[in-house]
Amino acid sequence: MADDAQHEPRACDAALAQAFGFLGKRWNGMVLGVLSGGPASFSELRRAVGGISDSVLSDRLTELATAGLVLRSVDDGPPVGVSYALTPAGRSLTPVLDQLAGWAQQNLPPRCSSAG
Amino acid sequence: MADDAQHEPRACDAALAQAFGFLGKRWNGMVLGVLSGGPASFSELRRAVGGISDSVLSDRLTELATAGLVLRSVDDGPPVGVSYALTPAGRSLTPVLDQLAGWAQQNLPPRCSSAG
DNA sequence: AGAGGTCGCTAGGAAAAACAGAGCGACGCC
DNA sequence: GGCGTCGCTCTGTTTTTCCTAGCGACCTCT
Repeated sequence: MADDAQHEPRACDAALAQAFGFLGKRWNGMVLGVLSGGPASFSELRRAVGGISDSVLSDRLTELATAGLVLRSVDDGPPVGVSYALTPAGRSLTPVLDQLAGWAQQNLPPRCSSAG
Repeated sequence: MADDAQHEPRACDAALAQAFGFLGKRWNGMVLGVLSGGPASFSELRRAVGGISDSVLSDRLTELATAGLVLRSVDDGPPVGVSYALTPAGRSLTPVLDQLAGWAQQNLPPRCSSAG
C-alpha cells in the first residue's frame, strides 16, 4: 500500500455512518426538516412531508423519538391531541438541514420549473 | 397566535426534498462522503463504505453520475481502471457532510465505542 | 340523537429496494 | 497454466417501504 490512501476509515466516516443511519431512511430527513420549522401534530406532519403514509410516519416518529431527536407530548387541552417537537439534539441539526437545502437549490436539477 | 403557521410548504422544504431524493437512499450519502476525501476506484469505494454490495454500489454510482454529482473516468494507464470523483456540484456538498458528521458525533448515541 | 368527519395510531398484504453470491472478459503474477 | 484482481452485471432471497382498511374517541352538522 502506498501512502496515497485517503480512504482509510476515519472518525469522520464513522460519524457520517451514524448520521445516515437516520437520514438514509426514506422520510426521516423530511420530517426532521418540517419539524425544524416548529412543533407539529401527526396530521400536520403527514401533510407537510406530503406523500408519506400513516404507517411509515408512525414508524419514523417512534424511531426519531427513541433516538432522542424528537419529543412526543400529549396535549391535555379540550381538543386532545399529540404534538411532536425537536429536542435540543434534533434542533441542532436544523442549521445543517438549512445548508443542505441551500446546496440542493444550487446543485440539484430542479424537478418543478416553477414559473415563480 | 394567529401568525404561527410555519408549516406551509416553502422553498426550503422543496429543496430539502430534492436533497433527500439522493441522501435518503441507503448508501448515497456514504459514497458521497468517502468520495469527498478524494477520488476512488470501484473497489476502494466498496471497502470504504463497508457493507455495500457490488450491485448496489454500481447502481448508486450510476445514479450519482447521472445526477452530475460524481464523474466516472476511465484510466488508460497500463493497469486499466476506473476512477470516480466528485464534480464541482458534488464537492460543494462536502462541507455540509462535514457538519453532519460533527452533529452526529455530538447528538447521536455512539453505537460502537471505538477504542481508538 | 343520528350521521359524518377528524384525530392518532395500528394491522395486513403487495411492491420495491437492498442484499449475498456467482460469474464474465481482460489483466498481471509466478 | 493456475490464481487473484479489476469493473460490472445477473439471479434469487431478505429487508424495507408502501397502500388500503380499520379501531376508539372526539367534534360538528342536522
